[in-house]
Amino acid sequence: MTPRRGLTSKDIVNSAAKIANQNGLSYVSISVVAQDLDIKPPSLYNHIRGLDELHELLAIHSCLLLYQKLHLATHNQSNREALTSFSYAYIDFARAYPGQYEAATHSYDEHHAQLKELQDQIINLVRTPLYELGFEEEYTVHLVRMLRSLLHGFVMLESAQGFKMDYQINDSLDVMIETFLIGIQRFEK
Amino acid sequence: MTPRRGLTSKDIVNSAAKIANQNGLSYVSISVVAQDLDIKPPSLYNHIRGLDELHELLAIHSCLLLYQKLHLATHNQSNREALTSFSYAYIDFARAYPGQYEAATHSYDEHHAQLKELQDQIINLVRTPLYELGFEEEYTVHLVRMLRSLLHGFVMLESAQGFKMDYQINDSLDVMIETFLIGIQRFEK
DNA sequence: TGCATAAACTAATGTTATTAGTTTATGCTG
DNA sequence: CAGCATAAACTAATAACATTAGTTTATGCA
Repeated sequence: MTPRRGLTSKDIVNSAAKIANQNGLSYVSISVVAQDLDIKPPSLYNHIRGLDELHELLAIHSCLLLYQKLHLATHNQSNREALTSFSYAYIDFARAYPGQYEAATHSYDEHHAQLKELQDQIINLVRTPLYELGFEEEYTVHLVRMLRSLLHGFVMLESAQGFKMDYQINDSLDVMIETFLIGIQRFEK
Repeated sequence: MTPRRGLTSKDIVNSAAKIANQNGLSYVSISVVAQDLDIKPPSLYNHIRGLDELHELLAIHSCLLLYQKLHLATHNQSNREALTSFSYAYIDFARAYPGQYEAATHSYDEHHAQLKELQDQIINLVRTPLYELGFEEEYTVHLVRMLRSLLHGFVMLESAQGFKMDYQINDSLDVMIETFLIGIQRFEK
């Protein structure tokens, strides 16, 4: 009964992001976002097509943020430094914005070309320095996959509390990245 | 209206596993499992406490199967062979039983001691050969985490179709495992 | 000043999990 | 062999969710 003008789709995505980061992506629902914005659930449909689109918008927004952080971290670095910086920035992002990390990496059945494009751009930030280290194109593909697996797996297991905290978790991260870099030296041209 | 005697909780878990492997863990619901077993949804409550318990039972069942496969794969192998065999068997399992892999690795807020215990046993299959290769205890912890991250990340990304199929995905797996083994040589005693 | 419209609302439908209470076939027991 | 307790099915009902349809109202422009 009180139409207001201020509410933009940016507000909606921000609310979704807040909820996702606080409680997990699965808590992002029409009803919870509506409650957070102080409107009734059906009112959201004036702005978005439905829950699927809400998740999609959050995914795009989160990919953009992730790209921005990773670009900043790898900008103007040597190839080897770029790999390290990328890795730590990637983990930092997942820790700082866990729900948005989930959204950015979740697989969407019918994701836009836009979302695919964004995810490709993120990967290219690490493909370029690897390629320039002198690996063959095919090996570069494998090593990109390895680094992605390593980082994504680390995030998943850490967020699932899959590691006991006996030994410092950050030391494990250091060892992982160091071991990866040592392991690939062998294949450098 | 037709009480039958045959339905066991094993049947229910098998149904849940079938559905999970076919369509994904998120498709395992009271209503879908009931439909698969040809009973009405409330009838399931004669056998299980609810959806949470169903997921829990599936998780335990899946961990047992995973442990069995990995134990078989690493049994009577040299330390180095055990690491390789473990890795390939792990990936094989995730490909053959994707829904059960999800169930086995999903994080449950209040999982039993039993579930934790099972997951620990799985990890010990790779902790032992690493430790016996002569690493310090602390390094062993880091390397166990690294291998878990690598394998889990690979599964996640592959199941999300995160890899383009330009280059053979199995070659990537070979390179990953090989690179890991080379990377850790440096720290062996 | 008035009107078109954006953006809120209420009401209603369908799906899901779950609880309560009812019925009936099975299998043991006297 | 009859009967009875019970396991295991059922129907009915409630609550949470997404979604659609149709209604109302304040805003901002003409």
